[in-house]
Amino acid sequence: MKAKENYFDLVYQVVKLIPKGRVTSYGAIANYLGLKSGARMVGYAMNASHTDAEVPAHRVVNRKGLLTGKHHFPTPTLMQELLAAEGVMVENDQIINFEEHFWDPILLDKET
DNA sequence: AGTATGACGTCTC
DNA sequence: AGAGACGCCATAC
Repeated sequence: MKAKENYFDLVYQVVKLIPKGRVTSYGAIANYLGLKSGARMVGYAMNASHTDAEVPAHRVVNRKGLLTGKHHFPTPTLMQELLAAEGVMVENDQIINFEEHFWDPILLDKET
């Protein structure tokens, strides 16, 4: 176990900060961390986040609001179920009113 | 130790 | 405007 604060850990911290019923995109997190081209890392970090059950990876989608990573869940429908359970409607693997449910960690800096 | 790939996003042609 | 390639960090083989 490496307790180092790598890019992955940083992603975990941000994802854990996502309010319930809200969703964010990989790019938004990457941008918040300062890496605008590190979106891939964010997604991949989610894969490694499997070690952290407290990381709501289901609240993280791509910039289009598509549940690209749903296929990585125990069941491909689990991600949609979790979002729907929080009030986020998902249709055709795509979040409805994505921009409305969209949440950006940068907003934290702006408010604080 | 080096190569290949990955839950994305942006730039370039 | 549409399609293709690159980039980022880390893991896996």
